[in-house]
Amino acid sequence: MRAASEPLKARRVYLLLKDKIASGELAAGDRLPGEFALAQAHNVSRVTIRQALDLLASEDLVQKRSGSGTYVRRPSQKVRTVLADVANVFAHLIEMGRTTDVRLLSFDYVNPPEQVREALELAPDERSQRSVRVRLVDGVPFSHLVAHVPERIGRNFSRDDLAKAPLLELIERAGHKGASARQEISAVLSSPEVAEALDIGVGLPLVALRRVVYDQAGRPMEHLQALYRPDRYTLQMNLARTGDEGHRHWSPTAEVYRRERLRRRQPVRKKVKLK
Amino acid sequence: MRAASEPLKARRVYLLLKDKIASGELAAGDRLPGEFALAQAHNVSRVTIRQALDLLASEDLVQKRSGSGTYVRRPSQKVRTVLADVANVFAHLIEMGRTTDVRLLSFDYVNPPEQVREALELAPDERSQRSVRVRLVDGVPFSHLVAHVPERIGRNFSRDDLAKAPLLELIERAGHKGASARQEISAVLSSPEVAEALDIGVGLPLVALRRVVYDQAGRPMEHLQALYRPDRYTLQMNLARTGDEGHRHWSPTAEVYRRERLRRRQPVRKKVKLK
DNA sequence: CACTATTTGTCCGTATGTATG
DNA sequence: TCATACATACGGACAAATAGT
Repeated sequence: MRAASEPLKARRVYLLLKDKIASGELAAGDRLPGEFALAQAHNVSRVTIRQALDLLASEDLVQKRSGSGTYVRRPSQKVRTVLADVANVFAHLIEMGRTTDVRLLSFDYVNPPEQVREALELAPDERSQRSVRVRLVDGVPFSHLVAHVPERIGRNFSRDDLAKAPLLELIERAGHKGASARQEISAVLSSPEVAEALDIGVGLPLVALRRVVYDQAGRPMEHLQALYRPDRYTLQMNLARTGDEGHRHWSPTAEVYRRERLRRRQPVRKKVKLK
Repeated sequence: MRAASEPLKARRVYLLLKDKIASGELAAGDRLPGEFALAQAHNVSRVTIRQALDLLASEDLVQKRSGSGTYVRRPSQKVRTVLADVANVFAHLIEMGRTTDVRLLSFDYVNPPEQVREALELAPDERSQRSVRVRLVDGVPFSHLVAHVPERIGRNFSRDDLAKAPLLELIERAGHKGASARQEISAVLSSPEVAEALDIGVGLPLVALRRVVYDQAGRPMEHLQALYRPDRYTLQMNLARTGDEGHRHWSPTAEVYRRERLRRRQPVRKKVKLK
């Protein structure tokens, strides 16, 4: 059996520091604040700080030099994250050469929770088809999807269909064409269930995306609650100003992000033609 | 001085359950799983579950009936969150009748972290103007903003200017017109510093938005790292399918979200004209 | 009206993480 | 780094309340 409780505070400090390193806020070679300073900042004791630093050191993320301080070793983890355009309802992945897979965790018809029922404009007794899926890249899970579809629509495809084709595609095949969608983005902590499904710890931050897709008549077809691992998946979007003089007119462009721009660091040519 | 450490596991369970109630997954009147079942699901002891439930009960979110179970009291907290369109670079708030305020936490010129330096395409020795701001609605903080502007641009306005006008506006006044922008959305845990600035606990989930704004020549003007409280702020966006038959063509629409659609729950009229 | 199963309420001792010096 | 004191978490046991048979 599990012995007892893990060092939670130390772990939290460890995660926060690790994040600062990964995000580049603490670059390679930088010296961390002293243990005492860290202890004060995080409102914990020095012992806890030491444990966190030892954890980092054991992963070779920092180097402890006695009498001097603790220094950052690697600039960032370079854990290549998957980029996806938030403007794309199919949430297609932009990075190439990656194999994405789907694992169907559950599939049944249920009385949806109030929030879903309202979003799908279902009658109080109407049921919905609930499917829980996990998406994987290179065999590693990065998103947890809970989808609700009105029963009258979900009837048209089976459990096996869902394990293969994207849900929206199945819905379209059933004769319901998506015309518009609404998305809300938030953040949540990983619950034990999704933590296991996504192969992460409990209490880690996840990007939460709630989406409702409507057909041409404006009737809701699908409700999706997606959770993404931020270390493996990044939602991104590009904006372009449309109205020349108007201040507040920025339109999202669905165009694919060109990674070279940031990578090559070549001086930008003046007088670039924007189209 | 502070006595000791807070119950972390209990608190986490408390937060997760609270979220399930707020999200409507657990509706009013619903009976929670038994304490033993919860203990198993969350992989903690029953005592810890009891602490979490007691916390919820103390807030009157649940009602404990001995011998029977624990029941949800309120349907959801109805803590009205601020809606903002993610497509809007100015991050204008959509909810009306709300007063938003800005508090300037710090303002100085620094050697930017590597990640920022790269994004702003600065030379290794070039400095940037770093400003940390907190945005408030009705006096309550909801976002934490760390902005970097190349020194040559930032020179044109002062600390006082920043406390009053939006940063992008100041940049434009300085003669630099924004033309495009790139945003990435992620999720992080609240660090002690931002936790205090946002008046929340440490280790809570936050929406993280990283944005780089470019001028007409494609040169970066501003780097922003924004953190949002998900309970007070919701990023949203609307999408519309553009290409008639093409599957993968959904364009984000910058139009303001019409709240009535979800609120009134009126049956959708057939043959609605979409424009 | 039992009888029983389940669930909350309360207590214990123990192990371990954490704060403090 | 070590030692002490305390808070948290664990696992178990048992009583009391509830609901169904």
